[in-house]
Amino acid sequence: MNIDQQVTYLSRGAVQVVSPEDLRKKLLRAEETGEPLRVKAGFDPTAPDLHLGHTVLVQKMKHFQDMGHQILFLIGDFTGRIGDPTGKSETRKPLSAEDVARNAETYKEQVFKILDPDKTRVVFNSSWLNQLSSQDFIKLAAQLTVARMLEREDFKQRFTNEKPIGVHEFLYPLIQGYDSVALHADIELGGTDQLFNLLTGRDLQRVWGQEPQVVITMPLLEGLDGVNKMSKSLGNYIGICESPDDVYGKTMSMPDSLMFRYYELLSDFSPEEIARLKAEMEAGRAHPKEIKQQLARELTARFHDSEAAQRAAANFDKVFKQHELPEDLPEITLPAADEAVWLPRLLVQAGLVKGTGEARRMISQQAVSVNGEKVAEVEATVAAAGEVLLKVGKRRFCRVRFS
RNA sequence: GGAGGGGUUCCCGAGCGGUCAAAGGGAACAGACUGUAAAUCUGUCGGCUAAGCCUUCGGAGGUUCGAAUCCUCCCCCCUCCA
Repeated sequence: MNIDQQVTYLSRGAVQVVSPEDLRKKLLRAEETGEPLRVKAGFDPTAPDLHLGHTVLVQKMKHFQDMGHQILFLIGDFTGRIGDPTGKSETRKPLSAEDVARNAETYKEQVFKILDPDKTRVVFNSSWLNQLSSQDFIKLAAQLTVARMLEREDFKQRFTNEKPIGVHEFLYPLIQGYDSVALHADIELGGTDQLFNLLTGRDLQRVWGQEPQVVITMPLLEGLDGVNKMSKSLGNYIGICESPDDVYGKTMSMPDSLMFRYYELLSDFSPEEIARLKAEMEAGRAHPKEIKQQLARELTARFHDSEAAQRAAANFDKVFKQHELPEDLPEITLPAADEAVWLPRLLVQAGLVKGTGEARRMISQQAVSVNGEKVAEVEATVAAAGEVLLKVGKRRFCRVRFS
């Protein structure tokens, strides 16, 4: 690839590149000197479960890696203990040192599903931040004014909404910026919500007499609700470690309006191919469901394999199209008894509902079936012997064995 | 340090002595319709074998036959002044 192609390739999908000229210059220099660029991306060790939202960024890291550059996978173990306000309307709880260590391990495991472990350097920011003295911190804090801090969208919003902002949270962008100084980063990648922090890195690098890093922001992936960004706490995510059935099923449950977004940000389809799919659908030549199935298969195959994706697809059709039972439905064993069990109690024991109150509700809403028979009576009981197949709603199943 | 505003069930937000398990909206869940989509309509949405009982309205006490609502102290958030 020539330089222009490289710039295009590496900027593809990005929201902002600050600045393309700098990127070009750096790439040129790397080529001339044979010295790979140092590409930094930071991760909070708070959420050890990576989801599709994270993979948008990780894929971009992979692009750089494939071009021979040095990936610095930074785990913010120091900052994780401060609590990162980014994208949150509330202050996060700080983590203990043990939490951080454990989460970091899980992180590595997952991210290496995509990145090449041999070409990735994992760094912890505590290793240099713990060396700083209080004076160093004050010097750091002196580099930015409060007015500038409040330019950050998240802070501004909380400020206007009378939500708390801890003074320590102001340190976060500074620290993240300082990480870039410590690592001599050439490039830093992050989500669009990170823009402020990433730019702070440029400012600080200048202060420390370094060439400012190029900042590349990637779009935030919307969660399955299509409204909020994908996040574990909102429950609108697809985790990369989830079972094939879940990845497939969750993908199928997203609104149609969202699927092309996922195609753009996650699939290997080229922009032209995606445009073609979209046109086909709008012209009525392709059924939206098929297009979504294709996406679901691709995503499932990415984190498992194509065989698993095939199975998940078959299973999905079986359960939701033919209304049959899934292949691997959960089972529990309970002690047999002479007396029949009150159905709501049994549903609770099977873990299908939270309490007998919910069970009653489900029954009166015609949502419960026992061995395929709808139950209408809240007082219903089930003989505590043999096997019983319970179903609540469309997708909650359990086989209960009494012994 | 001074003055003021505020903390309500998952979230937002009404309530301001009994009729409050607490309006309304959102989220969620179930049913109908479907493509497990969206939209729409209906219902549910603290716990409990329930026409009843129990536990909730920042925390602890108090007034009252009766408190989310009144009083006292405490904790937390925000604004303005210093």
